[in-house]
Amino acid sequence: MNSIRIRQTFLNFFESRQHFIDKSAPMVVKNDPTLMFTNAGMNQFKDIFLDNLPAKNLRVANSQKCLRVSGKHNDLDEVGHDTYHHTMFEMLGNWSFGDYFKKEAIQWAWELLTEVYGIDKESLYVTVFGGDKLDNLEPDEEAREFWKQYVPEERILYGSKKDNFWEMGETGPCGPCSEIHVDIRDAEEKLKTPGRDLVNMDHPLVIEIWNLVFIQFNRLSDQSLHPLKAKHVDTGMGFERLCMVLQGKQSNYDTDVFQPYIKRLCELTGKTYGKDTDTDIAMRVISDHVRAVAFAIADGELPSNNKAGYVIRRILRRAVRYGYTFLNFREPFVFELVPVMVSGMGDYFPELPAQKDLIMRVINEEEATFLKTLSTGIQKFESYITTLGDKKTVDGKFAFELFDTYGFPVDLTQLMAREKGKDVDMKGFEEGMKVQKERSRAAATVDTQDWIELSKGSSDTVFLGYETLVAEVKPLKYRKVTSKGKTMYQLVLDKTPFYAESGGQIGDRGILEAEGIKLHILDTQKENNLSIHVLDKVPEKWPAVLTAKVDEQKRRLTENNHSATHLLHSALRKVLGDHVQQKGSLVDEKRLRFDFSHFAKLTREEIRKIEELVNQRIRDNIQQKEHREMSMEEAVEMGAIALFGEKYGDKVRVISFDQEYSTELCGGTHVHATGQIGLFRIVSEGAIAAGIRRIEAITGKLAEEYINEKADTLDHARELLKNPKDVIKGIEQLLQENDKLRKQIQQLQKAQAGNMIEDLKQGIRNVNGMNFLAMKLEADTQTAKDLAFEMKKQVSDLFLVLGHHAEGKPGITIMISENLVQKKQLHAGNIIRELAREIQGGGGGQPHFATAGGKNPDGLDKALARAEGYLK
RNA sequence: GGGGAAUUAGCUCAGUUGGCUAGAGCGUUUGGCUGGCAGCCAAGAGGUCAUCGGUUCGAGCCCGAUAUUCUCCA
Repeated sequence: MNSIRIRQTFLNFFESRQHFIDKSAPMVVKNDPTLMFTNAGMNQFKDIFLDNLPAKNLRVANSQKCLRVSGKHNDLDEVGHDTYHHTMFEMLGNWSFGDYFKKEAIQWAWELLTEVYGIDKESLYVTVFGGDKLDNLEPDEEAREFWKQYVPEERILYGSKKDNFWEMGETGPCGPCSEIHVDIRDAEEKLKTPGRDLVNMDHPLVIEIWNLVFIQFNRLSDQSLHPLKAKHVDTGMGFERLCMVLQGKQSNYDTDVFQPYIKRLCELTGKTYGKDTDTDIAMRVISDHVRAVAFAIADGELPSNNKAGYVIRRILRRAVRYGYTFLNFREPFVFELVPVMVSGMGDYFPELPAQKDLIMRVINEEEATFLKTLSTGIQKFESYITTLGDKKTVDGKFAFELFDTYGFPVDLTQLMAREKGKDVDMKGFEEGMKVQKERSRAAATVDTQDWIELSKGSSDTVFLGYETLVAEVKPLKYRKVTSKGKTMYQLVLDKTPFYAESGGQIGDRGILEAEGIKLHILDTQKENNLSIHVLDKVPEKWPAVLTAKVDEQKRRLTENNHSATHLLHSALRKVLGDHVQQKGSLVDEKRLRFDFSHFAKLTREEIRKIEELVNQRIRDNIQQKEHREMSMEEAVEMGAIALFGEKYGDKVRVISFDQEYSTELCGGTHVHATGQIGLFRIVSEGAIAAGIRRIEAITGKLAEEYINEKADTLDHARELLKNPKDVIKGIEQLLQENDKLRKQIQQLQKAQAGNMIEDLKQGIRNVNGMNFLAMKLEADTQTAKDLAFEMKKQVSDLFLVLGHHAEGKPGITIMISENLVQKKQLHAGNIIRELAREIQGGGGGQPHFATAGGKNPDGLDKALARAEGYLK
């Protein structure tokens, strides 16, 4: 069975059991401070488990793209070395939200695996939770009883809390789980060691393929467990592993999911897979990593230097590094695997074919940058090695510096050191790493306390802010959050006029008022789907009802910019073409920022055209049309464009300004008619990554001020030039003239210096075979320097001491011909230190030339007189 | 969010305890030589040493702030 059919079979099976087949949520998570990437199929249903939102469907199944790069399940450093761990993988899952529970979950799992997929029953083992004293939990006999209907008892094992009690995080929903393991060793091996002894022992061929989680508790921050009202089922089956089992392979990488990448890599390198351990590992690493990186980019997460973008960068770099070291790649190559991926997964994940070019460009450029980083690192390393001499050990501190500052992987440092017959002090390296980690951790600790409930009600806060900015609201719950000594409070209301930051539009500010109480809302944010109002303090006693008032001015200015963003988006598509896709957006009261895919710098004409188009629409004063509860199908029919990497519900909101011109899916707030925006002006355009450009623009009064300022500058310039017809030409003439004059001055100065040189020459006396001159003149240091160098050219055996002063500041310059320096063991720097005392200053220089400055011009004569003393 | 670093000619980079008239290679312009392929020789142009402030007689170099970029950790 090929992988495409395996996936489809899973979905069909649950669809026929009344499950709603959901799409995969984006792999990159937004609006959740605890999570950067979807790391399990359940992530997108978190709010349902937390009871923040009601479930729309009680039964759901899907295949979810996931990314795991750290934590107990996975460590990036391990991927590729074994044959069954991945960064990016698909998780097949079925869910019950307060609907069916253990009985059906177990029955169906068994049925699907054995009857539909036809896995040999004899090779399956199941585990159930064996209880835990600390948490005062009994073994999960309930699950065991159900399993006994299908599986002989000797293949049902009790598991520890570590393996068989699932928790979402430090706090939150949790419960016992039941895993299905499969033993795919050959018959001979099975005879030698029974499979049951190898379950959960990290054996590569006795592996967990499906985890059925029975969520029935909520854990509070004091570690206590409380039963949930509604019990849920959450299951996850690793797609790649399932393919391995069904295709009779012993490595995930031997399935049709990964083989095409490996084949392509063999083509690119001329190497063969399966002959050399290092080559094999490298090929596995690269095949795995390209999938993670490509999906992230498709979801709009570009490689960058922090947060999620940094994780992506690291994954890609790891792939490049393995290719560099073990496959001898010196040019970008990972991007070449993207077409392989598109043809393998493009049908189920349409974001891949739609953005193939962009994904390839971004990866290619990122690879090129890293290869450059590697080459500067190698340079640093080489020059360090030459300072080592006979020492056998590369300093751990240096290895860490190379890694920390220049991004040079430490294992590469080790490799290169070995080639030079040296080793790396890894202890020192680890030490540096430890210090760095501790520092970061200390800076990032956040203490989040439990919610304190004020009154009952759904946390699915009703948003009133489309219609009103003032409302009577009920506080539902709040909690204290401390980070870096700063304490903030997060508050949830039953309904609110405050817009919570999302879709690029920043959160509202404002106040909450009641009898004798005035609270400042500093920001409004979204955590998953929860609207959180951020306060700096809370009252001792909460009133049942408060008046919420949004800061109107800030909101209106923000709306200007948000609506302008929509107009800009369509203008870009009109002027540049339909390949323009939104890749990011930020809207606040001051400006708007819009990132989009496009492959060339915008010309001045294009920018003007875009501005004109937007301003035209503003003058048309188009009424805003809002469709609040539209189905996705209707919205698409209207011409609305859905963004990749965004998660939409089944009902969407559509905002249009002239349906033909601008129609977008959007939850943000907007002007009623475009005329309100007043004026639109692009202030900057540039690249932020390969194939992605960023425009920043301003609107309304700020745009007006911006233009006025420019006009004023021009007027001013015009006035300064005495109002010429053509200002540019006037300036050009001025510059030309300036250039000409400067050259003339240079020539004059040269001539003058020539004269002065003649004068100076007149004063030369021959003392002890030296052409000695000590003279005072009115000149600055620079002129004196010039004279000194000129004299050196013209006069041999020179010993020149110039005392000079300009604007009250005295200085001394000494020039001695090289041959005198040699012959008489003179040192201008040392001499000048002595002489400078006379003018209350200091100085120094090389043996043949030195300068000094000072404070007392009256001392110059004395200094010059003393100079003669050095003529021995 | 917290550390480390970088910013010098169009490009890639040197620049040693503060004492340079700030250099190199590539590129570029001009001239000469040369039958070729990134040819050779010579001369020249090209710098606000990121920005602002400070220390100092003197700052590309030391200190502080800002900006941008790189990098590691979370």
